[in-house]
Amino acid sequence: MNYNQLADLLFPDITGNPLEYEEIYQQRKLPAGAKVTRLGPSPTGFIHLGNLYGAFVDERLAHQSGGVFYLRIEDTDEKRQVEGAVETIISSLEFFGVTFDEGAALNGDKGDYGPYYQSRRAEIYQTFVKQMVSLGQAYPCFCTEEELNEIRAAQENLKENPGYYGKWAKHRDLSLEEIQSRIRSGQSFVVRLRSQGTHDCKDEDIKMISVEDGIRGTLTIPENDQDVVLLKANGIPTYHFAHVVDDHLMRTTHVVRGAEWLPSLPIHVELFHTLGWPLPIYCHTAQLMKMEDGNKRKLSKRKDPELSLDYYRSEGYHPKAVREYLLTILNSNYEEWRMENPDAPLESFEFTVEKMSNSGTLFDLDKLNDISKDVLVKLPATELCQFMIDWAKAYKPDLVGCFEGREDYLTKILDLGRSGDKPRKDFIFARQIFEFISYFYDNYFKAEDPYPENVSSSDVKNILSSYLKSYDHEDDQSQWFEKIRNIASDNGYAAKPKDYKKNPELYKGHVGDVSTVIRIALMGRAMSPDIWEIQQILGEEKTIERIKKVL
RNA sequence: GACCCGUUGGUCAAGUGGUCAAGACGUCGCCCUCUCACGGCGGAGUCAGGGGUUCGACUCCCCUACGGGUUACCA
Repeated sequence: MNYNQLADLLFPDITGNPLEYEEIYQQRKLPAGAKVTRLGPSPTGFIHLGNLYGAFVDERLAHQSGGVFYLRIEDTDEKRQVEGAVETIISSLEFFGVTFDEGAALNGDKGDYGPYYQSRRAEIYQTFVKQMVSLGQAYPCFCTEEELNEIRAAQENLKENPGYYGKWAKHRDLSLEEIQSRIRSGQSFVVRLRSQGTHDCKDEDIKMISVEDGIRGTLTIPENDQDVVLLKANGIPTYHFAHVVDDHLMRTTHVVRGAEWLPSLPIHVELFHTLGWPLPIYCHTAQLMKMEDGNKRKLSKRKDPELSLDYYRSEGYHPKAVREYLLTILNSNYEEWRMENPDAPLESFEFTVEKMSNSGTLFDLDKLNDISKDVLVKLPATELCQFMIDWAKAYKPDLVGCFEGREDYLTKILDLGRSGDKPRKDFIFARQIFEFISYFYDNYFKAEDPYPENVSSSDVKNILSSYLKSYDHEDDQSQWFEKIRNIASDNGYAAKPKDYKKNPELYKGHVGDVSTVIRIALMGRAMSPDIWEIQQILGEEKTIERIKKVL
């Protein structure tokens, strides 16, 4: 067999020399230890927390080492393309603080290692495939889907491993003449790797290979023996081939990807070996899991819309909170570090792959919420105010009118009770925050809670009218509360809860009930931050107006 | 089915032969307190099972169980 002839027959239009690409895509000039990572999403238009989780690893590794993080769009599966997906990916990741130095971008590709869309790299892949064919490392396969199905069925019958390999690889040794005639008759073909792996042997004779995984340590896995498809019939490569060619030419040093790729690692190792290229360092991350019917399950695009990044964005989770949460589950020593360095920027934490867990992590909303509270309490109120406005513009336009032009008001509301040694931690995400403060806005103010059962409706009136009578907006907090105590005792309620606890039979209730009545009149709810402070923000006019309305 | 990865409380986890097995979230109780938060204190709760190796195993080896993943001209 003359392989050069075969190569020209299969790729008459490809005239380039693979070595030229080595020239074009030079080794990167980076400081020692700098890592080059990449995110390679397929543009299916959906990106979830799990993707962010992985992207964050890439981003940290590259940026904390002075390296490069780039975006490569893996659009080799034309069936799954979705319009606008790339924009969604870029903007969602950017929102959550993951930014690229290079690669696909909203205003065109950026960088010297492109193109960064795999669909635009067909000629590159074909050049390398042609070389492999000319060296006898790859060959055309004309099998139809039916033939492939037959092979599989036969393998199942014989209980042999499924796949295209060894004696099952029907077209592995087709003659040049046969190939010529098939091509002449217009048959389409794929190009397969001629695997050098051993097969048709006893289990104990299977060769094992060792790969150092950044996260998992030494992996010992059986070598590949599958004649995998390199180039599909449409001339576009499979993931396997595109990954190897791209990550080599783009000079990726660390391939971070989910553990679902572990089983195909032997394929990639053989390809790198066949092409004579050094292996990047693989980092197979554990996946984010979800609990379903009592079992853990990998996050799925289809099944878990509530885990899409857009969901968190629309709920109004602050990007810092999400990043903080992801880092705590990504690196086991992060939480400890954070406790020691409460105010340090997250970037100053030294992220390491060694500290990554390698078993699947369950997404924990409680934990996210808790972290979010701590993150938001540290955010200056003006910043939080702007965040609320931005969120409203995107997801709750009817609120924009309440917020914009009244930033001072909103800022005061958001800052309520947040100063001092023990600041309140009421805020989790924008939607919840607004719910929490909605009574400050007349349009959203409503009576939600009933008055306490131990307070009669005539007492409610009495309490509120004495409150109104004694009300002085200039009172300071203690003067104000002194009056509440007086109203309590005047109406038969204990001025101090302890008195009531000692002799409950002497009173109808205690001062807490009185303030609850006022709280409900003013806020519509039995639970809220400090009444006096709220009144100061609300203003004298509105305070009096709301009390009057109830009377 | 085969192959691969994994298994410490409800969740995230520290731990690399000798610990009363950290810590965080959640949960429960108490304290603080005009409600709610915040904060403080305390409780319950874990090494999947079985064999080895060892003076001694959460830690090392083997088996089993369970969970996850892969098995495409998807990525």
